[in-house]
Amino acid sequence: MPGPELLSRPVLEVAPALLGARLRTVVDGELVSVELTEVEAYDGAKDPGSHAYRGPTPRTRVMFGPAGHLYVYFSYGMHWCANIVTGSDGRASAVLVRGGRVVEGLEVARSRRPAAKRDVDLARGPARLASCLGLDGSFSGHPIDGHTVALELPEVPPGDISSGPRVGVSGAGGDAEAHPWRFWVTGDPTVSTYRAAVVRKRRG
DNA sequence: CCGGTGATATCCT
DNA sequence: GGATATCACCGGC
Repeated sequence: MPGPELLSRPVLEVAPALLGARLRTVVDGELVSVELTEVEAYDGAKDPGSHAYRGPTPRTRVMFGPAGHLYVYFSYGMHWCANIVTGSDGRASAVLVRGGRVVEGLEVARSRRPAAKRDVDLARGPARLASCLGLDGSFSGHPIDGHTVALELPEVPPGDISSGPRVGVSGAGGDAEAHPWRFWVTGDPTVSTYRAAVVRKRRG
């Protein structure tokens, strides 16, 4: 477990430091551990791409609290995605976990992700990763307690880290787009594939 | 490329 | 209260 000293650092320091870390859950008595290969930083204070940008709401309240908790949100009608709350209390920053490799509980992860054809696809993408770990909305606000939810830093951090713009974040103009806030392990097959934004038709 | 799907925030009476 | 726009996605074609 990282002490509070790491997660309380500014999110742009925390995010790349989480590459190679293991996020582990015990849900329904089943242990699954994922080694993180891709993350994105969100900084609520001045980040238009963050859910926390417009201030606390019932959904985003946890991000305004202390570091070391999960923020899990529901998206596109069917997916859960998990963030690790970071930064000093009140800062409302978080790291979205976007991709990883299942390193423990492979059979459980496979059973939770029957659509995955290959093991590298099990946790490649934020919703897939959350699904592997059995995370849903009931875990939003849950502390990283070292038991039900645990986070372990790598003994040897990954050597080659890439960075770039965040995926699919709209409305994040200006300063937010000027800095690469996405970090991944260079060349790793469990990093999600970038999809260019699709212009969606209006419903009618 | 496209559709499916539902919670949320923010507008409007 | 209702309507609407938005959404950090996945899977299948």
